[in-house]
Amino acid sequence: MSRVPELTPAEFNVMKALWHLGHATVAEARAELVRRGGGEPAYTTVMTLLGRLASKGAVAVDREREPFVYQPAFARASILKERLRDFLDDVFDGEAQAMVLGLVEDESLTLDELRDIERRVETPAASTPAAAAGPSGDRRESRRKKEKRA
Amino acid sequence: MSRVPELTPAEFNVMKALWHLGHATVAEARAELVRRGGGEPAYTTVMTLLGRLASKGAVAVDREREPFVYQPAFARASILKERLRDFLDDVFDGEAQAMVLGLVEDESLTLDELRDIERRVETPAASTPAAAAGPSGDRRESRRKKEKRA
DNA sequence: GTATTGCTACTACGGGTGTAGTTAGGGCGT
DNA sequence: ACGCCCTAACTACACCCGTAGTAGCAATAC
Repeated sequence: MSRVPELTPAEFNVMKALWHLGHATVAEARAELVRRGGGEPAYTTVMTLLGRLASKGAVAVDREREPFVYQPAFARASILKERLRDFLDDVFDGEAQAMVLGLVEDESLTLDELRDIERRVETPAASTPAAAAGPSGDRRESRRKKEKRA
Repeated sequence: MSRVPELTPAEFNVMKALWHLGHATVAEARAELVRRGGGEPAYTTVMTLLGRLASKGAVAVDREREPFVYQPAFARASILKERLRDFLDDVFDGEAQAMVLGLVEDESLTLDELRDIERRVETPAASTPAAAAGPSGDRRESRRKKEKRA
């Protein structure tokens, strides 16, 4: 059991903050959310979300400490995997190749990075030497075609 | 302009049906939805959704013919690309490599398929000879780890 | 000790979304 | 001619979600 809970967008954002912090009080979580430029949610808003997350078992609450300390109950990776699966099935009908191809066409992923993944998969060795000697200097962050994306 | 409209899940399903059919009346769209095992939505439900899609410009309506004929106003590919971008940014923080790696770990994508993509990208040649001489016989459809997925 | 502040628990509420009922017109079967 | 069925337009509505206000308490500041 212990299937990962469904998270609404707002809840997911809170989870992101928690994953980043490891654990946090309401105030700390809120601060992190603000830092990430997600506006200025009211203190109680964050609490509501943490409460909802707690009741669906997505976070664990330490009520010993005051103020309560919240902590993710699921690893980031497992949640991401789940969402990835759902997305793949829902949007790309399970056709992973089509999806990856889309990434490349979109320039979200370069050929080099693709090769790098292969290497990493072939050799269960090191963790991630970052594409090794990639020719392009700029490290990640949306190069992509043109885009305006608010 | 002409940015692709935001689609709710229910609307997206209708779009899938339309993309599959090319164009359709309410009744035809509904039949296709039923075929895809999405339950038995009421005729008027489908009409409502098509209406909403029409008003947000996602589908074009031919009111000459009676019953009206609905047709997608955007290519499937462009909508999928958009969603892929959003998903990548939202869930994987723009880290395409991490996402693809997830696919491989999840066994949604094999190493061979990965290489196949490379080949296809390198040579802007043929369209898609289906992984060429892939060793594995089963063609697509969720092999993946275990899964129960309702 | 009285006001202030920090928290938690509970309540509230407006808009979005999925789903469908109701009303009304036009063609067709008999 | 009469009633039925298909379809279109409009209305209905309950539930979810984002967002936050209010009440109640306890520790603290003065």
